[in-house]
Amino acid sequence: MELQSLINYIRRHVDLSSQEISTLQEYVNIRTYKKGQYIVQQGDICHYESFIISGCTNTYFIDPEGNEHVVMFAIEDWWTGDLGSFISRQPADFNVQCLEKTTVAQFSYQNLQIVYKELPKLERFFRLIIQNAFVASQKRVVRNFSLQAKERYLFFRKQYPEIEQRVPQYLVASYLGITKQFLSKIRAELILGG
Amino acid sequence: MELQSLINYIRRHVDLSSQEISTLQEYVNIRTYKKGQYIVQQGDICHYESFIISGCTNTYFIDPEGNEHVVMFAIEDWWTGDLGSFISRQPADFNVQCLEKTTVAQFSYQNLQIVYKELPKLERFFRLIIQNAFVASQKRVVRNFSLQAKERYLFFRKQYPEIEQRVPQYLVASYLGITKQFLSKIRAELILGG
DNA sequence: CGAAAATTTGACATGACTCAACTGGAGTGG
DNA sequence: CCACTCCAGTTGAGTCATGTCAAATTTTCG
Repeated sequence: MELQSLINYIRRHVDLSSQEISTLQEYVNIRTYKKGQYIVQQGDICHYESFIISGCTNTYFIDPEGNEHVVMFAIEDWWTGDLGSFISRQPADFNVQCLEKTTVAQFSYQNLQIVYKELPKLERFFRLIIQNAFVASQKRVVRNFSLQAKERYLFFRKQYPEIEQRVPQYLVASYLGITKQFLSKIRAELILGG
Repeated sequence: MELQSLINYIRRHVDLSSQEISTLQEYVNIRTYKKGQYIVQQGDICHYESFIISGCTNTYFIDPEGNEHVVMFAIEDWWTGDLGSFISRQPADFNVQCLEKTTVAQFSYQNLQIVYKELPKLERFFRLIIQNAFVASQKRVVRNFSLQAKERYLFFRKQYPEIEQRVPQYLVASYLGITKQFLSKIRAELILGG
């Protein structure tokens, strides 16, 4: 059923017996959000880490001047939420909004603590996941400094072709750290230049 | 002795019996680098995760155009190395160079795998550490997009006053993603403007 | 002290932003 | 089926933040 994609995903990182899977199931909830709904809102405490079974989300924040900045997108088989808020139990910096109807598998903070106790393997699993996320984030910092806007766009398009299809262009611009107008100009130039 | 700072650090995150500490000690090596020496070089495989007991390091990379970009600094009680290379056993993207004489406690890849087996608590410990590192990295992405160079510099100065004292200004500029000339102008303006 | 490294300063160039107007669908309702 | 609106995307003129290059100055350190 719906949890299958999460189970497959976990099994790519650690072994799980069917015994362990049924334990796990007790602590996960499936939930579906409509397009436009929020999984987390900036200022609230983020109560869940969410694994996307289907759909697409946009993580963004509003800075003190009122400008919106896209932090990341997430689609099937990605995790989403505000991890900083989730682990510290402090108000979230980010909004997580569904760009499509989105079904997720959620761990609440309490349940996740129980899962760590009962299934220590998952401690390892989450370490591996977060390790990868950290490395990816660090590489993004590096790209943002060493590449120009046009190159960042080309990288994004190549790395996440599916996401580019599914999210509006002005959000892609924000993710890249540029204005929607400038992205439009970059695209015009790319079409002309080949 | 020298390992004490690492032990204290770990104990801030998980409990360790003296039994466990002596197990741990078998798998850690202390090593001292001179100023200017490299702990990792771009293109090599990063064999160690290093905890800094004393000293200061600069993590940077050279992009295809030959420009250097500082990724991070690290001082006492921080971890350093190229985690992406360490976990994937692939060539490092980064150089880690000592800006001062630097003493570190190192885990080799093999030893760390053993430690995870023998002391599952450390699986948890490293998950917590990396979680924090990931959250910090994500926030840095956000700052880089929402703040101007001058504001990023002021944030850096406030957040890491000690690091600013210890590393040359041109490396700070690179860390902030600006040229050394422009940082110099920002500083001139700050001094005049109060 | 002298040489090399780090920092500052100035003139000019450019990548990216702002603002404002315009284009072109995708509904929506009369 | 047309007129209207709304939203995403495009385009252009002017501006600003930051970069480049080159030279002068200061600091560091053998």
